[in-house]
Amino acid sequence: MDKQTVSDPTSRYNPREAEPRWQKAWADRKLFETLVDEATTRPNYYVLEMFPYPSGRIHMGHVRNYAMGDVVARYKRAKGYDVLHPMGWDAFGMPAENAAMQNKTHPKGWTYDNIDAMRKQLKSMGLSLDWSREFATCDVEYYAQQQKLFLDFLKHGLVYRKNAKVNWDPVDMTVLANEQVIDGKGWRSGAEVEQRELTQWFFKISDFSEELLDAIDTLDEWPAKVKLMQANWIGKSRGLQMKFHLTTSAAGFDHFEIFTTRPDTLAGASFMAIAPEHPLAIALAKNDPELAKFGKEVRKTGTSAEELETADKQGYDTGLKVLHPLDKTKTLPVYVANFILMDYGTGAVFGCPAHDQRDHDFASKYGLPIIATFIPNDCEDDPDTFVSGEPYVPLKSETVKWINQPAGVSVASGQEAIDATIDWAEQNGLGDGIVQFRLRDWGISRQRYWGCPIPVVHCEDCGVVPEKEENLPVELPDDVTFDIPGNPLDRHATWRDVPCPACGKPAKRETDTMDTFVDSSWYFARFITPHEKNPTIAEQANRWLPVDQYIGGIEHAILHLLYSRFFARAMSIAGHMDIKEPFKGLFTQGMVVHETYGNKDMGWLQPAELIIEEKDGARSAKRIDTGEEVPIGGIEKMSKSKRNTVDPDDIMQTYGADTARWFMLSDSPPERDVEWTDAGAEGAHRFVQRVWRLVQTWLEKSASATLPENSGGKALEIRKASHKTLKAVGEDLEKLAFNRAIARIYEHCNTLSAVKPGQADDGVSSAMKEGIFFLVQCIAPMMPHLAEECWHALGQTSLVSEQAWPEFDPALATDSMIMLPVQVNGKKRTDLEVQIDASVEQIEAATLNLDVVKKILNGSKPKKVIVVPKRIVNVVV
RNA sequence: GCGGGCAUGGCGGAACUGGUAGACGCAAGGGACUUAAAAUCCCUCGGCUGUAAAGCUGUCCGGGUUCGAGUCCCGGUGCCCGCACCA
Repeated sequence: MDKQTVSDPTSRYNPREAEPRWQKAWADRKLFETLVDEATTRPNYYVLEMFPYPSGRIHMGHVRNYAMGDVVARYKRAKGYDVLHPMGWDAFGMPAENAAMQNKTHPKGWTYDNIDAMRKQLKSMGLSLDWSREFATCDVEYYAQQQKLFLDFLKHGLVYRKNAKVNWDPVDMTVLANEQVIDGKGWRSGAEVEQRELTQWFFKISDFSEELLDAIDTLDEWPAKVKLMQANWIGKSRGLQMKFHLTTSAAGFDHFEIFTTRPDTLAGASFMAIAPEHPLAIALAKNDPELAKFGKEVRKTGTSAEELETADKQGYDTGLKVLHPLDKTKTLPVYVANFILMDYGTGAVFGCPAHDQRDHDFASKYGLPIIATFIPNDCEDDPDTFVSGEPYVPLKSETVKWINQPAGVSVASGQEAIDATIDWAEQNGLGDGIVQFRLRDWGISRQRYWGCPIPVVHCEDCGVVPEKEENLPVELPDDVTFDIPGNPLDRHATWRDVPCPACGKPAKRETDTMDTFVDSSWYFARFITPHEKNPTIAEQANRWLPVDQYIGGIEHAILHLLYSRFFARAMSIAGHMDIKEPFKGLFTQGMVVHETYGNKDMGWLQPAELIIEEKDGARSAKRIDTGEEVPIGGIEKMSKSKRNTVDPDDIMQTYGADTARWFMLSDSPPERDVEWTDAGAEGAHRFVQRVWRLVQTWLEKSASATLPENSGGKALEIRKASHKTLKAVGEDLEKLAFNRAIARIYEHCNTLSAVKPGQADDGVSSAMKEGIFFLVQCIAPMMPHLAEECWHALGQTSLVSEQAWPEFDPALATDSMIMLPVQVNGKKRTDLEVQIDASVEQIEAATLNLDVVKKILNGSKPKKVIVVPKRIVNVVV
């Protein structure tokens, strides 16, 4: 055989050479650019991965996320859809400002440099993205549209201003997010953080609480977990709002209102507690310096989970009393207490120590009575002594009895008691059954430079005035510095000082910018018409939205997704589209994890700094530079702090993008974490070369082979395997079960590899040709470069990326004869080969005729024979 | 505290609505080719008994339902996640 004319099956596929070549071929043909405004007869499909923050380098998590999205995009394209698959950059945010402070760079330059670097990396992954739609949220063209949306929302009453507490760092003169406050101190300055009240902008997401909650039921392509998290976050609870009357008026109050979800425990009330910010507490504090001091102290304690856990229940007795609503001869003391939140309910509660842990803690500390309203059915003890230990919190249990209920009210137990008390309170004019939501309005003001400016002007005469639309965009000034603490916009006089849009007098711009979550709440809509002079074109948005498949991390399960759901509604109200749910299908992928090396004391080492050896089953890690042995730690999420990262660039240089993509998809179910191992990556690369070798091996035979026709024997066997694979892979890809699809492809490749070309007759050659074509098309969504290279080698002049997904032949994808397992008393004894459509009677007769069965029966009759067609036979003796 | 999830070989994981447990991959062991290595190919691979044929046992633990349970029900253990002074 002449080696010049026939490919050498031992030659290796070179991804470094081939991958850029195919990327260029796709780009040259604009294969992935979608014409959204061109109505075709083909159905459309919008697949989107959560866009990245331009930190500077992509990480393996990105590779996994985008590999998944790309498989969906490429598969759907092959299935005949017009696919929209865009990419952009979530580019505003604090890291750019931090970098500016540290490195004396400008946030803008830093961000765009990072985008350039990451775009290059993403392009080397060979993703089928429509790059003509790319934008960054820090592009003026983007945030100009966002400012329009803000003004529209303002017009429709979806935005308002109110005072709100913020964490204020007095040294950096900046507002801190909760997670930037560590032990009550600023993460950067270390200064004691103060609680400050600032007037800030809010989106009225709470107007949509009920709707956002109810509509969760319609999201049937979302993970149940995410839906539950959202429902909990919105936090609907029904309860009683009710008045408690003071025995004597004080500071202008003769009563105040409380909210409770447990009105059934009303009889157990032993004290009242109000928040330090409650209007009554504030009014009383004016003439009570002790109380004022108490309020100030309380404000100092942090809001982190740990602090709250350890924080003592503290109260200040106001000396006031209220009348007990069930027993007018009794009064209850009124405390100001540190564990009452002003922004939930009414900021006031009655305390029932018998049935609530916090109230119990509080009552124990201040020596208040503990009175039960529920006791177990079988409890014969005195109810007063019953609850002296731990609070007892029955609700839905049927094993409790209700005691001390309001006069004339009687029910069995549980929820009924709550409803009955609410009815009773309503009938007696004491209160109302109401619904409370946990969801608060969304504060979007950030005292930062690197964000979308809020387009309003503050005028001494006119107040807050929206900027005129023709004056948009309110562009961020470039000439700012970060050497002085605080927001540079505050001290940028030429930018800040502008005439009032209403009266023309000197006024000042709002210097706050928007929360970056605003930027990411509508980018999916902008991708449809990214260059328009309006935020959207409603007609096109309606045609392409909702996003058919959205893929990203679980960390965005609540805020980003909830804000986006709100934005879709708000944008619908403002006429920008008519879609309420932005994401039809949601998939949350697992993390990429890796072993760690080192520990807290010696520090952490990167995998690339070590040699990992395995001897007698024991693994050890040694430093390359010093030879020192380093302990191998747990498997954790890849992170800079643990230094257990693997750079996608290195992997793509060594093995190619296809290998990285394949490995990220193959090893674990996509929703679960996947561990990066070098051995796993090598295994994936071995498969790349195996496919290539298989194609090379059959080049000559398949070139002359015709299309497979009706055949038998070996050829039929191969064809059946091919069509079964095609069917299974298609089904798995529809379900995003990438790991299972890959297992099927491995199986198929094993089947094909077992056939040796030397013995192949014409029938087998053509069956192999079909099998190899199917194989190449099946791998194409995951390993598009290798697929193109094989496709080309097989003599195709077209690109595999523009091929339709092959159809399987149902007749070949199913067997006519099947092996039924035969059990005796539920234990497998043998197999029985039958026609797939054999009747129950036929199968039963054949089973009883089997030697194994006959031997066990030994002439006697079986008690029962269970035949499940196509599944199993079970003989019960 | 409240809410949710998961548990299968040495490892990652398959097993559709109850129907052959361990597909596929990784690791490991043995062998072939090679001067040698890499690459590749072949074999073994849950545990126990057995030369073998075969048999027993086995999906976190204890019960139950069923002809049949990894899958369903009850009780427990362990791990993971979300929310959290939300009244």
